[in-house]
Amino acid sequence: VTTPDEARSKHRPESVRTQGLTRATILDTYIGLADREGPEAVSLRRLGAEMGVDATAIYRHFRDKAELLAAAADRLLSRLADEVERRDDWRIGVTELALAGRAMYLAHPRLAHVIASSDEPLPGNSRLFEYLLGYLRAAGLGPREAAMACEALAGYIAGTSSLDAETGEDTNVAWRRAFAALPADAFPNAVAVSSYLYRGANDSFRFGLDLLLDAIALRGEEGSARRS
Amino acid sequence: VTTPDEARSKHRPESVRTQGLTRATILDTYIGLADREGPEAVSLRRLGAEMGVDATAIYRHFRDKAELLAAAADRLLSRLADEVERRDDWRIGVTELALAGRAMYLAHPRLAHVIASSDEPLPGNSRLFEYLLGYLRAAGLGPREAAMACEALAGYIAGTSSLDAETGEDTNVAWRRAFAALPADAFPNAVAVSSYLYRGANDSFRFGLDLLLDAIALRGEEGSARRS
DNA sequence: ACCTGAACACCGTTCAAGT
DNA sequence: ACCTGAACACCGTTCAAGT
Repeated sequence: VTTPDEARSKHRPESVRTQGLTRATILDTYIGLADREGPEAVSLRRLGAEMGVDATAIYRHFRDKAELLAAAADRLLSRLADEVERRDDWRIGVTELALAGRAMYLAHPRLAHVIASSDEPLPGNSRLFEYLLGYLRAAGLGPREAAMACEALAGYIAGTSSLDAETGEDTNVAWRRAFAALPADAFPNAVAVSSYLYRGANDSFRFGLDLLLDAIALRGEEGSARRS
Repeated sequence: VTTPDEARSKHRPESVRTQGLTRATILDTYIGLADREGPEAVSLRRLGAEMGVDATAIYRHFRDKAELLAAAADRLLSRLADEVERRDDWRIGVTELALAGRAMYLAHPRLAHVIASSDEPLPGNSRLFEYLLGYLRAAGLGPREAAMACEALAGYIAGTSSLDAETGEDTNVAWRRAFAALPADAFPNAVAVSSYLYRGANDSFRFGLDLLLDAIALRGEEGSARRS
């Protein structure tokens, strides 16, 4: 697969001399840096230094940092929409979409916040919603139910994964121990289940996802039965 | 119940003359300011000015800003745990907990992030988890299922509500219009359901919550039947 | 014992100046 | 047309100095 950037540089062999900044190189540098060192490490000064350019040069290509972040977010979403495979089984399709989305949010903890604060829906986001809505209709949901379930699923995936991204494995261990050490008279339930708490956020994410999909399957069957 | 702050001031009756800062007054000022102007508006300089004190005086009472934020988060969680009523019907109990939690996260968009990055579980958080786990056991879930469902529910509530907090009503309108204006050949599903999309985040939150509770009720019944 | 105030090392952003 | 660099108005935090 050839990315737009590669295609463009092939058409400008003299670009080695002129070099110059482009939106694409800025975004790639940003995503690379955010991948390696986390999003909070990326200041405009740092980003400029990474490209051998003054920080304020970025303002020639983006109105402000928020626009840069939105463009980077769309790049990630569009890449995901490109990679995702269409499935015949709606439940497999939604599950793959959810897990791929989760991986993206885990790698980019600020991403969901950027998407949510965008004035217009990002193009990549619309494409992913289209996939998801297709699966939900295939599950048998009516238009209103599909829209609500789509929002709820997107919120669950983005919300929980963004929060999970901030807690390391050692924190999970500490939380589980703290729950186990709670006084059993005041916290009977917490103590009773403490050995199952905070054993891998991926498992509890998957559990919640299956709950949502179970209920969606049920509503879809009911809706189909009512219509026939 | 006597808070640590109250206990400390009782042992120093001359504190009226000195006045002085206390952790409690700092936290109350912080929460008040965050309520009125949003959490991103509260810098330590601003917080100090609000109390007529130098910003760095706060460092006499909190190690750093993160500790202050964690303490403020615990104050909010504990207040919620105080207010919440115990219900006989597990489903009503979970729903009330979820809606009260959502209101808190909507009012404090950074709260979930602070809770998740805390090294130890905040006391108020443990109390709320105890309530939630009790309801899930009452629904018929086994210990492992209850623990997983508790994490998934907490993530759904905190995650989606924190994201919803960042999008105003006008943004919802803009997103719905944008989806309706998508080309129908490439986005048939998005266009078809667009009139139901982004009509109030509260409704889709409630929809997702009901999906989760439906599936939990089902698993609870299955588990109870298997055991009897 | 507690608070102040200068200082440090950062931010995002603007704008006149360079080429 | 595009980039630079000084400057502005902020941050959180440290530390010597005050009282």
